[in-house]
Amino acid sequence: MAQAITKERRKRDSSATRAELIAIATDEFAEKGLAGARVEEIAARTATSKHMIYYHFGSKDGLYRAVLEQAYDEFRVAEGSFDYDDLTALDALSALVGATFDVHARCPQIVRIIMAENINCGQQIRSIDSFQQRELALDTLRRILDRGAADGTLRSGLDPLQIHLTVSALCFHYIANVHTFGHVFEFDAHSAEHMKARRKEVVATVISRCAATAGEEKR
Amino acid sequence: MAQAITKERRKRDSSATRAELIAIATDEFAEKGLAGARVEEIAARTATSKHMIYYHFGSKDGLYRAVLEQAYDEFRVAEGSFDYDDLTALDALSALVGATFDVHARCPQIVRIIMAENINCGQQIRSIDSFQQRELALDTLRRILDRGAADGTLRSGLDPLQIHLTVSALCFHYIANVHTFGHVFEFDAHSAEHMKARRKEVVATVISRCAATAGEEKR
DNA sequence: TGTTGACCGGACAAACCGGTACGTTTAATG
DNA sequence: CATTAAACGTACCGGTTTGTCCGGTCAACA
Repeated sequence: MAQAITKERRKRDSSATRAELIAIATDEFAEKGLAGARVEEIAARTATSKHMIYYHFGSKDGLYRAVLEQAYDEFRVAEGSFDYDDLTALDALSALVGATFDVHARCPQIVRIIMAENINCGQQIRSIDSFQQRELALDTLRRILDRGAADGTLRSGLDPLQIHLTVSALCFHYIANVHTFGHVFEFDAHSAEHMKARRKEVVATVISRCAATAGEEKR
Repeated sequence: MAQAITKERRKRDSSATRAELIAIATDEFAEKGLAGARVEEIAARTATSKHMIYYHFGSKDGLYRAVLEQAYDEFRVAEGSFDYDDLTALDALSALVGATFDVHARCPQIVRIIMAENINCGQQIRSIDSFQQRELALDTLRRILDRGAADGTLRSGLDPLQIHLTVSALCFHYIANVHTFGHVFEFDAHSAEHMKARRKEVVATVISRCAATAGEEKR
């Protein structure tokens, strides 16, 4: 009965242990993928032991799922915390795209983990159903596009899903592929100036696609 | 002196064996990543044995590097085999973007392998220096942009690198992330119709970004 | 046709790694 | 303080996986 309190007040804190494990594991999985990461290595980098991974998460896959879940949560809160209704459709769209870019830039490990998931054909993600936030993001975008189409500032007939894919692609790709790009073109894609330039370009690209043209055609 | 001929004419053909090994390994690495793929599994799927992997490539990493190298080569020939100088800048740009999309769509394993490389921070790619083709692709793009800027059909002041990144992002992302997207939005991203729709959208996006705005357009 | 050397395959070895058994510590509670 | 259950650590097991060994085969060429 005092159970709940008991659990909460522990000094020997399970949730702290879990959090540390997840944090380190996020790094490790992002760097090496699910198969490449080593349970022992993850444990060694924490203050606790390998056994705790099995105690708290049951298996390597369990830990990975926990990492995935938290990663998506972080994305969600970062993406969803903005009110676009106060702005004009054009400004809202710019803000949305910029914010999306920033989220990706801020959480490169998450981007990496999503990559890892795709290499593994999204096996693990199927057992998690906590990402209605994507649909939510799509709704946000749809509202902006509708608003812009109505007042003539944005092109009409745009497919929200396509635009979402475009935004996602532009933001994701730069963060995801810094290494190969950096090597091929020999520039430091991480640097603040390149980051800023890329962000600007991404926003400009989406705006170009969505903004109404002078001689707007209607079918 | 008859050495070259000898090597060529073998029935017991080493290059055929190598090719088969690389082909299967490409699949396997693309599906599971470097760490996730199993040497034994690769060997089992070929007509030859595991020993040949070590005979021809020295190690698992050696095989992976060979796969990477050939993957980039395939991209290069597929990308470079077109003459854009006969077309107007606008048409050339559309063709270039479309062709880039098609290359990615046709070789999803290569896309996957580049993903895998980025997860592993491009460790292996550093030991390969055979991709000036990217710079070549950049030159092709630069020429088109310059031409378009000169005759007023394309915006002036565009950065070829940024546009290249954009094209790459749009083409790469759709192919790379079919699994997570497919799951989140519940549609079959592989299907011909979705593929076609996406291709059209990608071309339209790049054109929107690069085309001269209504005021300056001629045609 | 016999020799040579590149090519091949299956069995084997050693390391590696996920997972577990079992014992210990900590903190809340009576 | 004794009890209890959660939290934790250590040592180890057993399957898996990379890489090797050794004997055999086939094609080219003299």
